[in-house]
Amino acid sequence: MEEVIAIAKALSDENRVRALMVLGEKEVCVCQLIELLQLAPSTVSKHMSILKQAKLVDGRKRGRWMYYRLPEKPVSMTVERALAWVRASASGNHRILLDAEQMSAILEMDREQVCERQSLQRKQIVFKRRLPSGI
Amino acid sequence: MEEVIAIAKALSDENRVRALMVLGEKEVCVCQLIELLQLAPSTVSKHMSILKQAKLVDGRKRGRWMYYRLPEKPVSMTVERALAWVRASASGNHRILLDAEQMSAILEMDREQVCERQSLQRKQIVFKRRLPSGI
DNA sequence: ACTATATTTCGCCATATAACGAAATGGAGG
DNA sequence: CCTCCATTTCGTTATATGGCGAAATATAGT
Repeated sequence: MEEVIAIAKALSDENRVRALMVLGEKEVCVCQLIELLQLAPSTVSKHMSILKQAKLVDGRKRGRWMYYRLPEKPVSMTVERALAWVRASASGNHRILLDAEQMSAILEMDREQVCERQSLQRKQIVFKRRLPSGI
Repeated sequence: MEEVIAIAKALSDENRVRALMVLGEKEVCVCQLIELLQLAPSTVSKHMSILKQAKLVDGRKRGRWMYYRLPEKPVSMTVERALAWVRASASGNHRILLDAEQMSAILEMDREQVCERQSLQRKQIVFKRRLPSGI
């Protein structure tokens, strides 16, 4: 039953459901999810950690990049059925459809571009942050 | 997607999953759930309200007693699949098996007995509460 | 070793949630 | 109407959770 609760909790957040749905048949890295969900890196990292803990996703590290995908082999029937439930129940949702398009576009971008944009955004934030006190 | 989130949240609490599982093919009233879960009436009431909001249970009032059961007609495929998921995933759990036995015993008891026991427990609490200040 | 970069961990904050007791509400019976 | 009883609502408290920024960690390149 702990498994049921853990999975249910993992699925109780919209951003996590969005992340899960966008994985579909793809392998996506954290920076791409950050781009899509428009959340802080730390937040996306934590969300994915929760999904991974619940065995709803697999993660693997390649160099600096962390990739997540749906599990290849079903860890358990509970997980398998939960994934089937989410997919069947959320797939027609407008937000999810939009996400799929956006993720396709993000995946078309060069990896370095995505990371560069995020890096620039961080620098802008730092810059904005220092501007008021600088003037 | 709001439906998915609401259902997932409803299923994120062990007591609510236990309540759901114990309904099975039965109709159970709040006082019997109170007996089983050993929670305050207000807490059980709120839990069942959450399950009802998520369309996972139906409620009907008979006199003073409030009964809950699983929905007869599936409200939606999402609900139906979620219920199937929980049932399939939690049915072998030790706690759930124990609950089933206990609920059978509770259902064997006369309705008045259950309510009376709970009434006595409340009075004992009140009595204990006044004792220290009375002495 | 140093620098740069992606990600994770940690700490903080605001909000949500489970539990309880008390009060309010609804229903039954006299 | 009144009394009794089951349940719900409300307010409080302790804990959990989502979001963020900063610091720490892991990886790559020079």
